[in-house]
Parts: sequence; structure tokens; C-alpha cells
Amino acid sequence: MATIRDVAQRAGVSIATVSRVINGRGTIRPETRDRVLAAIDALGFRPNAIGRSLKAGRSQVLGVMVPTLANPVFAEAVEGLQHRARAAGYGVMITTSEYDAALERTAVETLLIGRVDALVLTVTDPAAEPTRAWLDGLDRPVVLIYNQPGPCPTVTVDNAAAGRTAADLFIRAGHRRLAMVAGSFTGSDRARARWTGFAAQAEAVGQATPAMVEIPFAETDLRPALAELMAGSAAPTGLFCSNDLIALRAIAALRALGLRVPRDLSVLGFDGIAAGALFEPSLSTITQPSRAMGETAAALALFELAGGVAEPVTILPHRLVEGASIGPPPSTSERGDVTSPTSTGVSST
Amino acid sequence: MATIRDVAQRAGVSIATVSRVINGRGTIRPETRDRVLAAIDALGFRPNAIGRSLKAGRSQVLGVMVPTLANPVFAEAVEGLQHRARAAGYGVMITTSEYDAALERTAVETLLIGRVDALVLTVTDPAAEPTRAWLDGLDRPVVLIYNQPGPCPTVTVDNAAAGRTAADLFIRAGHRRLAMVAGSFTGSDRARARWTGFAAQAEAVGQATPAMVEIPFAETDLRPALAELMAGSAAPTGLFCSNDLIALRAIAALRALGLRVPRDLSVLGFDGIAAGALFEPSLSTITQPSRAMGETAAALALFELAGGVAEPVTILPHRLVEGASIGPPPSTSERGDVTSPTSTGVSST
DNA sequence: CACGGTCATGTAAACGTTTTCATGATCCCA
DNA sequence: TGGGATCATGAAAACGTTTACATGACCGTG
Repeated sequence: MATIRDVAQRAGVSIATVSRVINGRGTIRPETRDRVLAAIDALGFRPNAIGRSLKAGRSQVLGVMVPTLANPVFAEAVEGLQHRARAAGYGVMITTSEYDAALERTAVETLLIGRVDALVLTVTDPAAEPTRAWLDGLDRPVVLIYNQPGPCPTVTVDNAAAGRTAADLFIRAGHRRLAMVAGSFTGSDRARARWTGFAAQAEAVGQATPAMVEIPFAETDLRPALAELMAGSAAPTGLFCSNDLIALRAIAALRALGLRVPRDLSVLGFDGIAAGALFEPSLSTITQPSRAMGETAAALALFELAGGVAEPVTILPHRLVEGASIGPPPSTSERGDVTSPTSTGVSST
Repeated sequence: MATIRDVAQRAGVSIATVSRVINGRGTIRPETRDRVLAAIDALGFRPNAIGRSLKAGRSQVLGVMVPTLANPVFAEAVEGLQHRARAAGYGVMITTSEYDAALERTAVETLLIGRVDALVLTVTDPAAEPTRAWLDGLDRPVVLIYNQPGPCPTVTVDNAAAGRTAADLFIRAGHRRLAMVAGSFTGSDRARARWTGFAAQAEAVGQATPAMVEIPFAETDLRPALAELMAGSAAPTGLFCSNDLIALRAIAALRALGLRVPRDLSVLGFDGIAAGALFEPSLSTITQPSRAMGETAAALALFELAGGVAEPVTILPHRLVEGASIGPPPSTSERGDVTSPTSTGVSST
């Protein structure tokens, strides 16, 4: 690997001159510049970013942590972020927490050791205590994405409002008994915010508090939980899923249970992943502008690196996309009964 | 930000001693170690990876380039790769090429400038000439993933064999006219390999060469292309899609055209993304072990960094997952006709 | 023609580590 | 009790850049 010194020697100049040529700083005699460029070319010299970073004190790298890349929402955000970062000459180091609050800290630690200039994170809950503590102990710009506004500038949608919109949609379609399912209400601040808006709106029109169903993130089979939820005469007719992946799994599980969407149960997702629109029935969902969120987060991080002070909260617009997975509630008589298997993770608040 | 010098001063020792404590090298008097550790703790000192890298000549970072993170296949591979890398104390810098061969070179350049120790890449075609040239001009370990074996160690599945398996599946179900659809046969070496096996197997049993349909990667509406393909009496009864995303879009497009899967057309995907199994009809597909491929690629890269010489080709097993999207071919009479709209990207070889 | 100013380039320090070599202290055993 | 081995630590060089400062050549002007 050629160094700046090799180039200097070959071009018969000092390393300072080479550096000036590379960075276009100072004044150089055209003939000298040509000699240097020729030497750079001949040796295939590429300035060493590490040496450069050491001197500059900056690495030109953004660190990103999301729960998983298996959820297209995060993958898209990272893609947008990466795009924006590259445009600014920044690289992106990535890591995943796998929805594990304990892993989060060490994962971020990995990024910090990699000496990223700024961080863009989605954590389980920025307000929860172990997290909040190390979060504002960080000595670099941090931008939260998807999270509820916390101790750092946050790029998100209005989850509570979206929850209200969700309830409204069901209510206007005539539903009177609602439920919501999420990976973990306690472990995800955004799921909680959506729940809050959802439940509040249902209550505001005099309905009972919706049922609350939690299924572990790793669990892909929703049949037991949904069978239990749907058993009995007080079963909900509208189901709000805290993300599209869960919504699609729910629809598949209901199908397996012999229930049809939206005839027996109306389903609403959240996120707006591409697969939802291809589904039959097409998934009604509340879309987040994931790519734009990633881009915005990158922009904010870069802005702070440039010395700016970012707005504490940047709310991007969510949008209701009506598909075919929501219909009118069934009249109680026309729904077939489901046999309830083993009880799993269902609670009512 | 505290440096090793600050720690040394506070602990009343030299920086060499601090370094030894940090890295557990050499022998240190317990009492001295404690003093140093206390100083590190008090100052919140974290060794600067840049200084460390400069000295070591290694950055402890792997660079990854995939076409996009929007395809769960790549996202999962990156997740696996990241996981494996982190276990070895390596970070992962990521970039996407957006399926653009011209962008690939500059994207990799970005990674190189970031001084990654090794690269894991999916390129459009490692054998195509501009690519091949810069690919083996690289001065670091490079591992290809998903690509056909090229000038560097490659982690992939046997795409040609998978193509044959695909054809076999259709043939055994009684299909006599097949077609394959891909984003770009010329731009994707793996799509081409699948095609080769697929077509060869069809021909081997005396069938006509399957029809070949190309749709640009960005195009999500397959209706025009499929309408044209399905028009006329010689329409195929089996459609092999070069990835699951395309397969799901195809099923949705066929539905929109009034055609049913598998009654009017059997569909087979490739990749094994999670959404496929949730679909109605569930998608028959050939799964690649994406996460394992990412992990393996990381392992190979790390192995080469450790001085090993990786096998030129690592073939991981693909697996046929039979869903409900493949059935017997329709008798010609029972299929409804389709009106053919504008002609687009259909060719027959 | 002398002198202030610009131009073109070189010298050397600095960034934060790791590591080699050197040094003094301590130890063990003959 | 002396001397080689081991222990504990320090001094300084090196990694590859950037950049402040220095230097000499040249130019134009009064």
C-alpha cells in the first residue's frame, strides 16, 4: 500500500506538496501538480483515511443501530440514511440490537469504539432508565429514529395521533370491540404510544378499552394468541397491529384458523411495507415514510456535526392507506366459532 | 475526550503502562493496575480506535455492499454478517449499489476510503469486464456473496442446479410451457445462472425453450408484461420468478388481471423471504440460507484476514419449499382470455 | 534598485495509539 | 553474597496524514 511519502519521493516533492495536491489547498505550480498526480496514479495511491481521521479528530462515519434489518421498515430507513450520508462523504457503520435492551448498550459500545462521529439509533425505550442514563452520557451527536421523543433529537411520526386515527377508522366502519397486538408494549415506546392513542380514542367514544395482545418478537405463529382472542362472544371485530409484519402474520394465522379477513375480523397494520399492498386482501395500514426518516436522521446528525443544533423533535407525516383488510363488522350470528387452544399471552386492560 | 496521556498523568504512570493495562499485555503490579483502572474509570476513557488502527494498520471493520436493503434477502444476509463480525470484534460499514453497475465502483471506493480491512460484495456480475478489472485490482480480501463464482472466494447457492430443480418441479406437475421472469438477465449473473439451468432442463425433456421476461428493477407493476405473456394460446402455464419479491408482485398482478394462481398459472419464487409463506396462495419457492450466507461470508473474510486462504467457492444448500402457488396446468379450455395492453419487455429466446 | 508582497514549496509538529528497547529493582539460587 | 533472570516501568519511535510556519524565488512599484 503506497503512502503519501512514496508519492512524494516519486514525484520529487515533499509530502506537504502531495497533501496540497490531494486536498486542493494552497497554490501549486501546474507542472508540479501534474508530476504528483502522475505519481499518485502510477502507485495507485489512495489517501489513508485513518491517518487523516487521526489528524482531523473525525472519522467521517455515522453509526446506526436498529432492532433488526429483517423488518423492511428499518432496512429502508438505513438505506435512506446511507444514501444521504454517502452524499455528504460519510460512511455508515451498522449494528442491530435484535430488540434486546441489554444488547443495545454493548452494540452502541461497538460503534463508539469504531469511533463514529455521530449516532442514529432506534432503542427499545429512550426514557426507560438504564437506557436514558447511557444515552445522555454519550459525548457525540445522537439522533433517535422511530422512538418517541427522548433526551436526543428524534425523527419519528406522531404515534399517538396515528393510534387515534387507527381507532377512528375502525369506529367509523362500525366496529365496537377493538383489540391491538404488538411484539412488546413494555419494550417498545412506539407501540405504547400507538396503544395510548388507540385506546384513548376508543374510550372517547364510549367503547370498552381495547384488548391488548402481546406476542414475543421471535414468535411467528400467532394462531394460539389469536384463537384465544377470538374465542367467545365478546371477541373484537377490529384488530390493530403494531406493525405490518405482525399484521400479515395475523391474517395468515386467522386464515389458518378458518377466519376470514375482513369478513370475520378487520385488520389494520402499521409501517407500510411493500408486501402489504400485494397481499390478498391488501393490507390497510398506516404508512411511515421510512426512507425519508432515514434521510432526515442522517441530515440531522450531519447538521449537528457541522455545529448546528437540531430541533428536539422532527415529526414526519404518517398516512392512512386503505386496503381491503378492513370492512364492516360481522353481525354476531354469521361468524363461525373457533375452538380455543392453549392460553397464551392475552390480557385485557 | 480523554486520551491515554490524560489517564497516564492522572495515574502517575507512563502511557506505555496504561496501554499495557488496557491490552492486558506484559506484567503489571496489581496496585499499579488498579490506579490505572481507576483513572480510566474516572475520566471515562475509551481507547481511540483510530490511533490504534493507525498503528496496527488494520481498522477492524468489514465493508459490505449489496444491491439494496429493501430486498429482505440482502437485509438478512447483512444481519447475519454483522452478527458474525461483531462476535469477532469487527464493525461493519455498509453501502448499497441500487443494482447500478456504474455506482458499484464508486460505492466500493467509498468503503475503501473508509479503510475497511476486507470486503463482502454482491455485484451485478463479477465476470463482466469493467467489474472484473477493478475487482481483482483490489488489495484486500474480497468475498463475493450471492454472485456466481468469480475472481474472488464466493459464497452462494448452486443457482444453475436450482434452476434445473425449478424446471423439474413444473415438469413433474405436468407443465409443458414455461416462462421465467427476472429484473435483468444481463445485469444479474445469478438470474442468468438460474435461467441457464431452468432452460436446459426444460429442453432436456423436449420442451420448447421457456419464454424470458425482463422487467426493470424499479418497475413494480407487472401487469403489462404479464398480460402480454399470458395473451394467446401458447401462454406458459408455469412461471419461474428470479426472486420472491417479483413472484409476489406477479401473483398480485395476475390477480389484478383476473387470473388465478395456481389455477391459471403456477408460480415459483426464489429466495425464501418470510412474506412468501404468509401469502395466499402460499408461495412455492427455492430458499437460500441468507443469514447463514452472510455469516459464512463474514467468516471467510475474517479467515482471510487471519492469513488463511479461503476456498474459491462455498456452496450453501438451497431448499425447495412447496407452497400452494404451484398446481397442475389448466386444460386450455378453462382459462379465461386476457386482453393484451401495450407491449413491454417481453422476448422469447 | 530596494523592498513589500505573492507564489511555490519544504520542515516539522501534532493527532492517539502500540511496541521495542532500555533501565533499575527485586528475586532466587549457587 | 554475588550475579543472572525476572519483574515493573519508562522513553521514544512509528503508523499516515494535515497544517502552521519558514524559506527562497520572483514580481511589481515607487
